[in-house]
Amino acid sequence: MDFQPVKGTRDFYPDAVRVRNWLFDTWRRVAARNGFEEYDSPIVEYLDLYTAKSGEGIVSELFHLTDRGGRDLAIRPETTPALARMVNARINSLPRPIKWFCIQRLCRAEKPQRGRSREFFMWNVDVIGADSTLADAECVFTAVDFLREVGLGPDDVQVRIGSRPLVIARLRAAGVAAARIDAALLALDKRPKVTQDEFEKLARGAGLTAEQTREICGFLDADPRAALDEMRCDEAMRPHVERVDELLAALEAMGAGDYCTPDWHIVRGLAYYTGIVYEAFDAAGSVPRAVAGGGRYDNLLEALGGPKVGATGFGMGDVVLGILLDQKGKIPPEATARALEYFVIDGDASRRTAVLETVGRLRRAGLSADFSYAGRPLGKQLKDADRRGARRALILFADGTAAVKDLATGEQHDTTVEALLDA
RNA sequence: GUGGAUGUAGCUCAGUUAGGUCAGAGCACCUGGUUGUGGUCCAGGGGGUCGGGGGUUCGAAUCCCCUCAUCCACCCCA
Repeated sequence: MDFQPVKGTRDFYPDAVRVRNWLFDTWRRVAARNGFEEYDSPIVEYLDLYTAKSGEGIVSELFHLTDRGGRDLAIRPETTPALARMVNARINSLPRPIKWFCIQRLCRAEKPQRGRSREFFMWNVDVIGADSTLADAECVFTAVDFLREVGLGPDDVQVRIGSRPLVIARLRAAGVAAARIDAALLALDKRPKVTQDEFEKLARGAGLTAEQTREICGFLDADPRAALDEMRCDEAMRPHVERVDELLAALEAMGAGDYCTPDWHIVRGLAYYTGIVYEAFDAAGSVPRAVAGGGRYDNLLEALGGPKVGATGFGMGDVVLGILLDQKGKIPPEATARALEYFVIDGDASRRTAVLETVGRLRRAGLSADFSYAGRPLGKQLKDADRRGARRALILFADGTAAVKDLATGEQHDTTVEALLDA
């Protein structure tokens, strides 16, 4: 029998777990300093939670199962519906704004490829109970704060900010019927990825006339900030323009302006987004997928049986991010280094018991310590120490003295176990 | 779900074109180079039914068919 990992899943050997832990630690640290608290939800939910509002895209990729009571369940493919469920359950007792984050393992049954696996981790950061654009700004800032933390600058990654209501208003102004808006948005999303001919075909397929397509292209291809200025004069557009203005101004004030740029192509695939939306991309374009994405979803809590409460947030997956970090060489050496403090060695077979005693004392004092099981020559034990990734070797000599050797520099000096414990 | 490419040791690959010492290399791993010092070096060793199954042939990693898996693109999405 030859067993393989299930399609689209990954094994994490210790070196990969070290990198993953570094990533999670960084996510947690950044979320915490931005004022978000960690929560978590179950790995399975009732299927209905997702079929209700997430949209066809998610539902078609669900891993679903039936429990022994005949209930339809799904392995969570995203976090947001469960977050909405949890918040709805306590909406009257939670102080607002609710600023929560989580790091979750998610599953989607899509075809695995570069940047996409069937099991992955996502960092989710949300603000619930605030209609202010400052909530969106905080989410974008948190994403940018993380990118900067790991050494990705504005030349590496750009957050492209769009506005669904703004684009919808623009489409309506061009005479696009309400029923065709969703299809038109999908076509717009493809605009940067296809040729003019292909785009025109997509637009035709979405039910736009040649005239409407020309008008939309004029809008999309113009400088986004200039388009913003132009629309500011239009009474119907103004509220949406002002939200974008406020967001960009807030990000500028917080010092994240250089990471952000308006881009009306960004409309997002999930059905529940209602307002400002954004995606973070590799600026060089060598990673073709969004590193992170999010936006405002003001109707989701209500749609899941709660009150009408404004909400906004983003998700960042580990797969695309991992490719980008790897490509840019941004995974620091300390993320891959092992952290064994002492490797205790006997300089003579008579000290074997002393090695055990010393290892025990170090460990009980909270210091990491390891040793060789087999009695071996000193040189071999040092080799073991090196291969176990120890920072220092502690050598116990036959005459009762001890020395600590820094394995990186080779420096060695006499010491006692007591001195190490006091240090 | 659709199309394309690829599957030889843990990893990176050679060998497949014209079937016959073709089961190999480097790295990794283990052991030794012995009794007070590692990361170098030297020697030795373990490990692959050549993705799996069937077929053609005296003979198949090599040719044919099927299948599985992986990767890439589409779709959708983080």
